[in-house]
Amino acid sequence: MYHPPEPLNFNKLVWKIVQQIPEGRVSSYGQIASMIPPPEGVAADQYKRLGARWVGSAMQVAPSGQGIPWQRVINSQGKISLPKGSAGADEQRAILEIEGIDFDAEGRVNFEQVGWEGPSAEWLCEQRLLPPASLKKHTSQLTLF
DNA sequence: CGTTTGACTACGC
DNA sequence: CGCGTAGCCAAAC
Repeated sequence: MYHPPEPLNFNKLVWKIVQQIPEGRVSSYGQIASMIPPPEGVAADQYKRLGARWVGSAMQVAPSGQGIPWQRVINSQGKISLPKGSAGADEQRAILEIEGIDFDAEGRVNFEQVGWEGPSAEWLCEQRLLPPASLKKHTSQLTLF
């Protein structure tokens, strides 16, 4: 029941959250950042913009072969953030299309259609990102931090 | 070790 | 709709 006080740095938490994104759905850097408490000393309004960049850094160094669906994280504009024309960008789009994600003529996805709603309250509670009491109030569509 | 850079984003023009 | 800017974590120099 009690998790060891394992040092949970920003990157590891990002990877854990990304692992929760189901196939056929995508999330954005900023959205993922909003699921993580701002580091102490970082103002909330600043974190909203800074966090997204940190999530991007986390994805860049994400370990491969551990089931982290890195391809399901795109930017807030609904577009792939890897350099256009790069091998990585082409690969990301190809994988997403195989997973059933559609891109429009401008290379954007429809968040309202394939956007991930976020992790379940139960999962957040297990990760100690949400007090157990919150489970009684909410069942989905949580507003975090 | 300091410095720089970045898979970002909201905001003001 | 496009462009410039600030932000202060992590990794790479």
